[in-house]
Amino acid sequence: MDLDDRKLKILQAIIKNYLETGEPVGSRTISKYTDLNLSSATIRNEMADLEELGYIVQPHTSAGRIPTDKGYRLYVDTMMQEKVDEVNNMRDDLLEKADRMENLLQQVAKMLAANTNYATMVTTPKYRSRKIKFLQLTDVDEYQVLAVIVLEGNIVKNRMFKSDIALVKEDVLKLNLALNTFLQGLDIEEINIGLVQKLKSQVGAYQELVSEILDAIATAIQEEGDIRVYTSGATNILKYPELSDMNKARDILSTLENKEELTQFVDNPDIQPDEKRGIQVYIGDETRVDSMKDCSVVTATYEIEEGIYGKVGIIGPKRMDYERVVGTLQNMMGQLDDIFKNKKP
Amino acid sequence: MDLDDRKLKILQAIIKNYLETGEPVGSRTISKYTDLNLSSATIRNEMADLEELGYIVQPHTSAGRIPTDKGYRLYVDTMMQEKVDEVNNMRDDLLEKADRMENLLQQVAKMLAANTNYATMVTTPKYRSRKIKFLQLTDVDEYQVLAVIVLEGNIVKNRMFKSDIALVKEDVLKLNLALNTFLQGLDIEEINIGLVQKLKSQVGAYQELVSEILDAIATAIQEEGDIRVYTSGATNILKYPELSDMNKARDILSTLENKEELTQFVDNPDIQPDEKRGIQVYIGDETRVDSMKDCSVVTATYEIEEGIYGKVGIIGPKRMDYERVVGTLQNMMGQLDDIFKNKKP
DNA sequence: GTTAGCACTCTATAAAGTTGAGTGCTAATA
DNA sequence: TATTAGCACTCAACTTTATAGAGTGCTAAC
Repeated sequence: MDLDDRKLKILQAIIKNYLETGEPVGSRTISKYTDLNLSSATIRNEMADLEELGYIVQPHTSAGRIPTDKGYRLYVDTMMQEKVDEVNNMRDDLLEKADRMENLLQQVAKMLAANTNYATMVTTPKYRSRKIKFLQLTDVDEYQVLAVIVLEGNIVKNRMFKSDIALVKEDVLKLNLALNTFLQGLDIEEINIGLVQKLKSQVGAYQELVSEILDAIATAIQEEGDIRVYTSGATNILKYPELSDMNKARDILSTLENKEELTQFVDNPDIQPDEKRGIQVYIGDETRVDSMKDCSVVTATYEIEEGIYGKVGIIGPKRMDYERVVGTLQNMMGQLDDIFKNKKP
Repeated sequence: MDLDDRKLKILQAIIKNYLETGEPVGSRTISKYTDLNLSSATIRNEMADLEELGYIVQPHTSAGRIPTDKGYRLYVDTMMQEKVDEVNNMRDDLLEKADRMENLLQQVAKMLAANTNYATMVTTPKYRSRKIKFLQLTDVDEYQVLAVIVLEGNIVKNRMFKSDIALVKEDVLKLNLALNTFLQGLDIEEINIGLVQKLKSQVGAYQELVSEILDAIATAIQEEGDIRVYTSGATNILKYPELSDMNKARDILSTLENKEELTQFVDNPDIQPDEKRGIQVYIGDETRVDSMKDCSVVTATYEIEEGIYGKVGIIGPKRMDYERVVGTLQNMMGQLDDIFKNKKP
């Protein structure tokens, strides 16, 4: 027995209906509300087949059918057509409100959550290089100095340091020069003890300060390597009865709050970016996150430049409206592309 | 009829018990588990009095009593003794993990949530002055320039700008000088159109760039004026059955996620900082936040320097363990004080 | 191959009954 | 006069039983 066209249509109808209602779908519903013109009895026969094939199950003997993960998967893979979202004003809103990367990403998460009624996540881009471009010391007052650290890719970090001894303007300049000569172009691994000793020997009384600065640089680079995750609309989860069970809800919301597990979706080894703007759908256990076994996650990839990319994800119930979600994500990715190309975030 | 010592003791026992169990407290429980040596009948009589006085109510005729807001208030005001928290290793953890203000505050929220099992919030400090201390332009490459803006109070902001015309090193230096001469010490309100025109007339071909920079400064200052709020442990709310009702929970969690309403607690006009390190307790409607009418919020004030302060808050059910919460907060405020005094965040 | 029809299953809901914690009141006691 | 034992009463929470209805699988007829 295989999946002929009629079976496919019936399966589609079942899933569509289930997505809308969240209730198991019975044969009579399908018979009545599709243009197949088949009686409920025929549908029942087909449904029995579909169940045998593993696309749908009954939660209990006298209930309608609900899709299995396999069923959802088929739906996502074969039936979902691109749906060009109504050209909404997302982009204008984005540009207006967001003025920097972090801000922008948070805004993206928020907007998607508001638009889809699901929970959303956005990860910061993942940089590969961790080289120091240059750094700049400025004396702020007699005992304080500001260090601005610029990394490859124009990532800027700043730290304030306190010196135990009064700072002389010329010394700060010298220090600045020395640090730059030593550190420019270096990767974090290249800053070894020998180098540090050599550098310290040149800075006279400021050894303490230099130590601190080097530490700060190390942590700054480290920090930048870490992927941060922004989430929004977590409470949307509670809108779906099948996820609002107190324990499930707590688990899902904790996962969203703690964020660590979400980085999971950034580098999924099973998957290589495909033609669909790198859109991926994880259903149930495919998420590999235990608390999300009753959820689906749709992720898309944005790229700010060659090789530097992050993920945007939508988290909802398995019966999420995949078509709309994918459409919205594709649209959003387009907007982000435009923004990053013009480089005026 | 007034509140004699015995009534007070009984009330205290009722509230204590209710805090632990979350269940209405009956006369027999009090009779048995206190050292008052009174029969349940006597307790019943006293309870009737306490109810008449408005300190406790029955959720229904044949149930035990639970404290009213008035009851909680009395408890908080009169019975709560300072409880020195066991000297835990909070501080060490804090210093180890946090290296900057934002980070530190987030860490504080997280730690408190983990320690108390309630939801927590921390607001960024509220600065009054918005003066420009200095700014510094650096050319990053031929078409990009980095502006570091330092505000009074050593708040540092940085922005990257793209110029349409190739940048000449000396021009950047001149621009830097010009901008500083014009802007140093100015408040945001003082940057008016006349000034901007005058400045532009001096910068030759870079008018476009200067416009952008001025805009960025304005938004940077603006942004710094905004209070941000970090929350943690929101899902702890779901641990308390009386708050886990789907609708209540959704409302509370949304409030915690959206954060706007939480700034409410920063400047409460009804209250002036008192001797208890500015610790305030809001019970039920006192929070002035609709979704929190079944919660209590305990806030404490931290001060990084004269007049610059923010709030730390614990959000839990009305039956929260006030003693412990206040103890923990006082401890945490002490740690923060130490950190800010040594100024090594 | 499709369909009408029927017996069967099982959840969800309602109705009725039971339990037990807790109260208020009264009369006895110290 | 303050305290207490005791008893009748109340009511939420739980258990049991009954009922309705949505949906199925199977069979025989079209």
